[in-house]
Amino acid sequence: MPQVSISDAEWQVMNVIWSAHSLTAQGVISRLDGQTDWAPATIKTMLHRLVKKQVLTYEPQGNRYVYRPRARRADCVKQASRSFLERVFGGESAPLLAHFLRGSKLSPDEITQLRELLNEKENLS
Amino acid sequence: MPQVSISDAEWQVMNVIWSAHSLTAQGVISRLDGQTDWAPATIKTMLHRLVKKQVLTYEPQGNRYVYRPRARRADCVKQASRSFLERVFGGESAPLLAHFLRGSKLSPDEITQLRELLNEKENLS
DNA sequence: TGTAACTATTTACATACGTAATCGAACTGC
DNA sequence: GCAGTTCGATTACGTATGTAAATAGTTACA
Repeated sequence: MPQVSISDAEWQVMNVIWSAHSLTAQGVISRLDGQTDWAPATIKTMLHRLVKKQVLTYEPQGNRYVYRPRARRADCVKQASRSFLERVFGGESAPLLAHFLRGSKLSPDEITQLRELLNEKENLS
Repeated sequence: MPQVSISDAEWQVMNVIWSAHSLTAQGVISRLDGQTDWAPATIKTMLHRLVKKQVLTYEPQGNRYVYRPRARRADCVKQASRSFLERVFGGESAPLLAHFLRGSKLSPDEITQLRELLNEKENLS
């Protein structure tokens, strides 16, 4: 649903909110402390922009606001992924997969899982 | 080497130049015609910006300029991929791979290739 | 040889983004 | 009750980006 795109810095904010489900501005600020060196004001600006982009909602909770995701993470991931695939790999999945596979460190379990997915793909054709 | 980042629109320009090895402005414009509906002036602006970013060079060839990649495609792909992985998947390769695998259409050959890559990964651990 | 056509360079402008300070209202401790 | 702190809201500002027009230099044809 969200047709707007989430910027680089905004993703960092959204990532902490998605994993916490809901947070006050302070919550976001303290969780980002250490990961980034943004001033609190900077983070608040991004929260506002994310609300305007309808990626977040906020409700008053007592005397402050609680921010909550409005767009699902999976949807945003899907959109960003599609656009990345298109832009950098010309829409070709196989080279993208090969590229990331080569550059990845994978546990044996993960390898098994991926092999499993490949098998499913194969059986569908 | 290129520390600057290539924007969305600029990638489209670079993609045609990388695949042609070298092109005049006209060459780029005609190749993008159909793919985009940018005015020629728009494309020239992007060529200039890409030169300033040191992603392209240009040499006079007869009476016009020929643009040629200065940054290797593979390097730009690597950089963009790393930043995407970080931003959207928190640096975790496995979920990224799973995501794109699920959403991809792959030929039997491609599946074989990917399986091969998985095997190599496995043997390295 | 002048003018049309094309090329490259310069300039333009609105929106997005990164980064933040400031302002006004509310709360809190003295 | 007043001052300092804390919040959210408003404003700021430089660079990047998408999108392109204007201008200047050059070529080529009439």
